[in-house]
This record gives sequence, structure tokens and C-alpha cells, in this order.
Amino acid sequence: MTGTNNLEYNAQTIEKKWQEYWAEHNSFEPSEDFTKEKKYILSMFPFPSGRLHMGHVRNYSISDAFARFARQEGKNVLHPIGFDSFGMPAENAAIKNNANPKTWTYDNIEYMKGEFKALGFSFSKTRELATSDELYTKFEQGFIIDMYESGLLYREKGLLNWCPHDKTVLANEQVVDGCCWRCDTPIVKKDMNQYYFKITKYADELLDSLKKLEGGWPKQVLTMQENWIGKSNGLEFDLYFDDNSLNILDNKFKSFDVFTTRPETIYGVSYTALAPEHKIVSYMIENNLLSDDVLAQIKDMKNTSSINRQKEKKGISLGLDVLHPLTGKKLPVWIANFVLTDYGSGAVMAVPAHDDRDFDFAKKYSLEIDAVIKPKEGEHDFSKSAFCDVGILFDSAEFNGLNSKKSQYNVIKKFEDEKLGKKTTNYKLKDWGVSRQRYWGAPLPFVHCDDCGLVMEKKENLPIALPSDVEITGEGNPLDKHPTWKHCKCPVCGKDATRETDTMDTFVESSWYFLRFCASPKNWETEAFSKEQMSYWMSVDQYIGGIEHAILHLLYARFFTKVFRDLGYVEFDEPFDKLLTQGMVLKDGAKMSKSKGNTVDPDAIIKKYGADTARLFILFAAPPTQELEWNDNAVEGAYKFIKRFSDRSSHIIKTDKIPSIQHATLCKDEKYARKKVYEALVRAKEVYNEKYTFNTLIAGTMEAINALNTQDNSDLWSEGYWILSSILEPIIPHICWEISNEYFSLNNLTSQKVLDEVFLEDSMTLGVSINGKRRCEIEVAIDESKENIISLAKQKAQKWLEDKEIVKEILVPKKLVNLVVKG
RNA sequence: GCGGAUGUGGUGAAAUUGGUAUACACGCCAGACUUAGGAUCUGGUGCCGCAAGGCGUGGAGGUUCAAGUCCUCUCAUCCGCACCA
Repeated sequence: MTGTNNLEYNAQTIEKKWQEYWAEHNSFEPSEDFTKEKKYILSMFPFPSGRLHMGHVRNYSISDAFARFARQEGKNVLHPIGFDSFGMPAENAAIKNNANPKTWTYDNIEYMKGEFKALGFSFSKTRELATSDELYTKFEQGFIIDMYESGLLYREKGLLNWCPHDKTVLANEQVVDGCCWRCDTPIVKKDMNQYYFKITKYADELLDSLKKLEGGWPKQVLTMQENWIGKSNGLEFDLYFDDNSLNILDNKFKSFDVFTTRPETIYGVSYTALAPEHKIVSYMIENNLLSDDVLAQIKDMKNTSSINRQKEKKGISLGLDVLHPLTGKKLPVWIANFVLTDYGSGAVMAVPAHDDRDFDFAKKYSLEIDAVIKPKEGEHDFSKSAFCDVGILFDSAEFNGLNSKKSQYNVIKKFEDEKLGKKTTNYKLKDWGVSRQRYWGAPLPFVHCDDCGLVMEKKENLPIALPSDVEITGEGNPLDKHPTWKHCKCPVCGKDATRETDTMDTFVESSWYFLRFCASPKNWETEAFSKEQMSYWMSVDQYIGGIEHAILHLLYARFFTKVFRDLGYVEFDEPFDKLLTQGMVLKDGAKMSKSKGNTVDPDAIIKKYGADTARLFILFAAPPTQELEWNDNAVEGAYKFIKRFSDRSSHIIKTDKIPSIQHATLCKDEKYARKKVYEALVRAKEVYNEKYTFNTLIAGTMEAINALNTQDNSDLWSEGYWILSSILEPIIPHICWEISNEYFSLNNLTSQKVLDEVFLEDSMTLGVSINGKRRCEIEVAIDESKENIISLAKQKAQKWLEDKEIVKEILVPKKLVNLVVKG
């Protein structure tokens, strides 16, 4: 009954053997034949922190399953990997261990490459890169120069987010709850020079083309990006000071402008408020127009972090008045801590009757509350709260009686007709500040010349590489302190000049690495990538990574793609067709982290059980988008399954092609086993192509093996293993290649055909329900008539039908019979 | 407060998209083989009940012959945004 071959399951030996085989045979290199159908599978590349963690293992197990499946289908697969190797941790490690950041980084990369190999991931070796490679820096600096020339990069002095711990500036996206995204230190505002990418120029397009990603990207990520861009339409207009205020201000300011999304409440404006950082406030401070007490209050407000500002509304009256643009009524001007300096114009019109914030403020400082909208039905008590819903306008001149929402347009039109203001759109999105005052990053290729000002380095001088002989102390910018590095000649006039010592945010590197992977390694040295390679490989068919990049990396990468399109490098708008955001790996209900001491080391798991076990467990325990709870027992279970899968291969008879089986001659158990095998195959195709629920696919193969085990037809065992080791190969590749090599001459690792005949059956089991409640079941011939089925059902369910009247009989083909009874 | 998601056995989770709820696995129980078993194999396992039977997808309603799935309300948990005018 069994074949003669036997295979001992020894994960370490088998896995090492196939890893060597794949390396020797360059098994996973994409072809340069651009006529083949391509598949670009990408997972977010790691920072080389030293060792992989389980989140990485999950990420790459998912992408590897996609990549290996696509290869089986005959696609030309690009499945690259690299290292996002610039960044602060390298520098911090250097400070801590007195090491060199570069040495630290590249040592880590070597170690992690070994881990990738040990996990059997099918990455292209020839396209591996590290973003700290000088070649990568060279091309990146070239892009920076192009972007500067196109006005998409500029340098400006501004109020910036400064992390006192990391001693660098951060982009808005990198400030989480008022704290540094990396070290959680509360950020402070600092006035300094900074380089910015003009991402706001693309705000509308970044927002609009989110529509193209619907269906391919998780809804949650699309919503988060939409909110981050934060587009809002409204009215912008000027508020003019009265004569007394003009005198106070010595006519230096005649007015300030405000933005509102609620123009329909214009007749309800009863005061105005400025941000403490507003230029009029600054003017008054500088010209001693405020009392010491007020100055102290303003200073206090400015020094309070945005998080603490939220706790309590505070205001200071400036003793100035502006005139209502329509009624001419005097409106007092206040400073309010809740007015944001960097949104709109940093000043607002306040309508306390119809805005919760304005209401709180008005109550606190006993300011007028003028209602202009009433509910469509009922009354609203304006002494208790603001009314913020849609209603009917009153005390609003010609707009009285109108629906408040609908009259927004009318009010804007009036302002425009009378040249008092204009329709405006505002965005929450700010330009992306990219300079960092740290060492381990790509230098910005600029030179400061006393005569020529800020000039670009010449492209032929790129890369501007980092010096390796630096002293990293954590105090000050090592590039700035280096004795010689920053001294250079001006590329324009040739005189002595100094280099820019700021380096770039590492999110710049990850904004185009997926394009670099498309470059043919043979042209690696001479070009960043080519249009031809781009148009073949891009866009990424399937991108896999963590939700934590929903805004940061994914927004920046989309921005770069659009910029590169406009610079003529590429011809597509969106880089990632489909995005899968994998869930976190948890242990004891919490995210694995060193500080909690609940980590599981991938190396230890590989050593104990092998890579196949780790991969199988990770893909079996939960669907990829869900959180994954680590469970040692279940890992053991995954190992036992693989061992059983291996042991039972002894039933196979060696063959070079799939055995041909006469289905009709099989007995019932055999037919059932065969059906289970093909069901698993159907499910595999569904899962790899659209559903991504690897857990159900694996369950299907387990069912098939359980079913095979109830019979002893060796042809069926062979056919079953031919198919099952093919569909499991993307998940547990080593054992599948071993089995395939041992029994099938590696001929079965290709796309398998579904045979419809195995699903044909001559009888079926139907459930019988009474009033929708399942009572029993019947077995009938596949082509049995409805009458006979119903009558059999009645017979079988007689017990529940006594003294009852059957009022309806329902037959759901191949599923069930439902008898509706009364009495 | 706004937005998004998720609630199914002791546990991780399935459910052909309105048609036999709990597949597959972990755990647990029993048996076999064993000097031994934390190995392997076989069987059992939603809850209550001695049983007949009843109850069961966070809760309450509703639509339907039929609801985990659709509708309304509600509770809980998680995540994201958060004074954006």
C-alpha cells in the first residue's frame, strides 16, 4: 500500500539544503524579458536595527507567499528587499557603544541578510540595496537638485517642531500627540532655517487620486490620508480696525484677515480672536503697547505646548476693535490660546452662538452671544450651549428665513460681489520639512557662498558623501563640527564656501526605493532607473506593510511619484495598486516589545522548529490584516503538521507527472479525499489572487490530508501530494521542495489544473428544517425530483409534524428543505 | 467630540456572501501502543439537561419561509484624528 521512499523530517538539514540550492541557482531573479507578464510584490523594507522581529517575519512571510505563488503561475516576479539604513538609531547606538554608525549599520545588514536567508524568503539578491549606499545618495541628491530647480524644494525660516532629545527638527507628520514619534519627548517650537518640499502644491491631487486607490487600499488608510490633507472650503475676508485702534497701532496695520467655513453665521459674529503668535500681537509686543501683565500672559501662552493649551481656554483682550464687514458693528479683538497660528491666517471670527469653542470662550469672558440660526423645530437655549446644527437664519438681513446650510453660498456671493472677501480653500497639510540636524543621513547638496548665496552643488560632484572620521557625541551637528568636511569651493564662482550641514529626513529615501528596485542591476551604476524599466515593472501590484505608515511613508511616496511624473521620470500617478496592512504581532495581549519583555526571537524559533514552522504558524493563526496572538502551543502544532505532512509522503509513488485517475472507479472514501484535495486547490487560487486569507487555505490542505488518510490508494496519495505540495510551497517552501524533489522531480511546483469531475456527486445530504430550525437530514440522489425530496423530508421529520399543518414547503437546491408549519 | 474597525466555544478562528453556525487548529477528556511519555495513532469535545428536549454568534427590536450575515436602536473593546475656525 505504500511507496518505498521514506523521508525523515529534519528541518535544519532540509532548509539549509534548499536555501543553498536557491542561492546557487539564482532561483528568484526576475527576468529581463519584458514581454512576460510581470508581478511586482513588495513589502516595506526594514531599518537595520540588528535583528528581525516577528513583525518582520510576518510581513515577509506574506509577501513571500504572494511572490512564490506568482512564480508558480509563470509570472515574471520582482520581489526585492533592501534596508532603510539611514537614521537616528544608528547614531544613537554609536553614541551609546562608541561605535561608528556606518560600521554598526552594515554589520547589522549582514546579520539580517543571514536571517532572511534562514527564513527562506525568495528575494531577488542582485537588487538588494541599502539607502545609505553612496550610489543611492548620489541619485537622491540628483533628484533634490532637480526638485530645487523646479521650485519644489525651498529653504525658509520658520517656527519648527524641535525634539530636545533627538536634537533635531521634525516634520508635522512626525509629531504624535505633541511628542516626537521616535522617542516620545514633548516637542517645542523653535525658529530656524529649514528646507521644505512643496507637498502642498500637490494637496488637491493627493486627495483626489485617493479615489483611484479605493478597493485596492484599506478604507482606513484612505480616510486617514484624507483627514491629514484636511481640505476645507470657506470664506476669507478682511476685518478693518476702527479709528481708535488705528491710532493705537500707529496705522501700521489697517486690517487682518480671517477664514471661516461657516459664512452663514456672519451676522452672529460678536468678537474676533488672534493666535498668540499673530504678527499684530508681535508688533504690539515689540512696540511696548501692552502692559507687563499682558506680556507675561502672552509669553506663558506661547510657552505652553499645544497639548496643554487644549486643557483650558485662555484669552486676553487687546483693547482693539474691528468693524463688522456688513453691519459696521464694533467687534473686540482678543488673543485666544485655541487659535492656531499655522492654520488659515491665524485669526478667526467668533460666533459663540453657533460654535462650541467660541461659546466656551464667550461664557468665560462674558462676551456677547448673538444667535442668528434657530432650529427648524423647537427652541434652543442659547444661554446653555451653542446651536451647531442646520437651521433657519434670523437677524441676518436679506438672508432671514433661509436654510442656514444652503445660504453659505449666498453669503460668499455677497462678499465677492461687494469685494469684501473671497471663496477660499484651506488645507491642514503643511509643506514637508526635510532637513535634520543629524549626521547619519543623506547630506543636502547645497553650498552657502558669501557672494552667490545658497547654490546647488554640481551634479558631476555627486555624491556629497558623509565623512567617516566623525566624532559622535550627541551634542551639536557632527558635520558642522567636522574640521574640514564643510569647507568647499562655490560651484558657481569658485570662491571659498561652506557646505550645508543639514541632512535629509530618512523618509526621503523610502519615497523612491521602490522605483530603484526596478532598475536593472547591469545599469545600476549609471542610472537611478529608466523609463523603460519603470513602465514595465511599475506600479507595485501588491504592497505589504504596517498601518503605522498610513500617513508618513505612504503619503510621501505618493508625493514623490507625482513629482517624478511631472519631472518626466515616470509615467504613472500612483505607486501602489494594492496595499495590505498587516496586523500587529501580540504576546499576552500586548504588542511585542523589548520594554515589555514579551518578545519572541525569530532566530530561536527557526533553530527549534525551522523556518517552515514559523511561516506556517504566522499565516495560519490569523488572517494577515488581523492582530496575531503568539501561542507556543500552536507553534508546536504547526510543527507537528509539517512533520505529519512529511511522514505521510511515504504513501506517494514516485512520478514525473500527475497520476491520471479514473474518478468513476473510486470508492466513496476515495472520492471524498479527492474532492477535498481539489477543494483545497480551488481555495488556494482564490486566496492567493483575491482573498489573502491564508489561514483558510491552510485549513483546507489540512482537511485534504485528513481525508487522504482515510483511504490507501497510492495514486490518490500521489495526486494529492502533487497538488498539496504545490499550493503549500508559497507558505512552507523548504519541505515542499524536498517532497517535490524526492517524488516529483520538481515538476509539480507550477500552476495546477482544477478537474471539475471530482465535484460531481451522485447523492447529496440536505438539512431538513421546521420553521427554520434544523431538525434532521436526508440523503437523496443528486437529480431527485422536488416532490420526492419534500416527501422524504416530511417522512423523516414526521416527529415534529404531528398535529401541525404544513403551510409552505421550501427547497433550496443542494442545501436544505424548510417546512413551515402552523398549530 | 469626530472618523474607522471589531464583538461567534475554554483559546486562535471558519461560514460558498440570506440557506444545515462553530470548518481547521490549540487546549481538554478517553482509549491504543509503550519500561516510560511532554512522542505517535484513534475517538470525543458549543452550553444547560439523566433524558426527551431546550438554548445558543455582545444586547434589544425589526424584515424574511429562513439572519452570524440585511435594517433600526444600544452596549463594550480597540485604533486613528482631535480646539483645523
